[in-house]
Amino acid sequence: MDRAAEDLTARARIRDAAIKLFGERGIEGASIRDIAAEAGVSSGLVRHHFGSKEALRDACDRYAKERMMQIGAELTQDGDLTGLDPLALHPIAFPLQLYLVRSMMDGSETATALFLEGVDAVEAWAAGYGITPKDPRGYAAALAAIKLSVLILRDQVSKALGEDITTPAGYNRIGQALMEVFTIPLLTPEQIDKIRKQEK
Amino acid sequence: MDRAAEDLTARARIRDAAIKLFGERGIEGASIRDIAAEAGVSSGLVRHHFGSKEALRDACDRYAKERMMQIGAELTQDGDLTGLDPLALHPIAFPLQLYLVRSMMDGSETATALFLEGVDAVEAWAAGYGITPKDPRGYAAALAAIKLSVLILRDQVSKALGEDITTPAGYNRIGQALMEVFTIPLLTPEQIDKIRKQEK
DNA sequence: GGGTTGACTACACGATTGTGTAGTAGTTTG
DNA sequence: CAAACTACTACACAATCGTGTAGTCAACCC
Repeated sequence: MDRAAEDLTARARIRDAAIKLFGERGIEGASIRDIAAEAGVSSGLVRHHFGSKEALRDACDRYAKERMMQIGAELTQDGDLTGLDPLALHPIAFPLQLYLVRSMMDGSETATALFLEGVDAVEAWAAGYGITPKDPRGYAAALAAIKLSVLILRDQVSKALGEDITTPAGYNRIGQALMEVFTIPLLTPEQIDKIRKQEK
Repeated sequence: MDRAAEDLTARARIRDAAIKLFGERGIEGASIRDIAAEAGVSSGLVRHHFGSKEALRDACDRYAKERMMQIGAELTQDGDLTGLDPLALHPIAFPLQLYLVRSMMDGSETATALFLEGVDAVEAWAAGYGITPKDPRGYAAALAAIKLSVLILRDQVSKALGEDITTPAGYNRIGQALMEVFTIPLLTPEQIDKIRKQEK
């Protein structure tokens, strides 16, 4: 996003800068002037192209969602992943994910809709794979939230690991740790029933 | 926190109001004037008692951390949980958790330290229970982050479930769904190895 | 070639923010 | 009883915010 930035139109540079700063600092935490400075333009131009901060955010929401779905489609469509190096993908996809999660937390309808679609997908996937939790919807929602948790708490997780998980290597590490969570059963179904009764 | 609020000192009311609003809207999202209004005092009194917004936040951090550790100690100490009704505990503990997670995300050292202590505890617990992930530290960090994920994404999870998870009933539901995630193995160790090799 | 359009900047506005100051009422202390 | 202190409010200040306005410059159209 650095060398190629000079080739982009000012509008695209503003949008990319907004996605970066909104994702890092939150919507309220990044001002129009900050974004303009990051994109190397005047603050007036942001308004000229997008109208208002809320409209800029909407544009970022739609762009990030579309881009992520596009990347997801390319990843699942080709089974062999030809030409799609996960390592090369990271610098593009990671800021988009960061932005979407943050925008979601700050009340974005578009990003929240993406989350709900994710829950639907997880629920359908689990049912297709013969996974039968007692609360399929709750199970799917929990899984979807988990997928985003390390993204949200990236600073804390990085500190705990002594390794920056925003780098491809660190992200890979925590991703594999997450998979181990899904592999090692911590509780037996009997233990769950016991707790369930306790709380009732 | 409603009827008893009148009996509290103004200082305590301010602190409780700050924990509530900071937790709901984030640190930047809640102004001194908002907090003062919530506590029913003038904005000047907030400054009088706490000095600055940052100092107020520090006081909230320390109070919330101490209070949560106190509750945790009471819960684990007495095996029979005498006198500690989980349902009665929820209105007290939930806002504290919400605040701590939010403060953590907004860069609080105290809250982050609490997270790291949690990771340590999870790691020690896993080792004691004979759970041997390939990356014990990463595993523990992932588990700790997961525990907080549904708290952070409470609006989205609530929407997915059609049920407010900030209520005791809703919180109980998503808590049990989370436990099911830890119960049902989604991947076999062989599948993990396969993915691990693919990504290298 | 004059006129319109779009990209872009500079500057000013009202609102809100955290913070600072001055002052009042009530209690405590010597 | 006077002095000092504490809890508390009212008001002002500078900075920052999103937004609005005016204007420059180049490309394009008739």
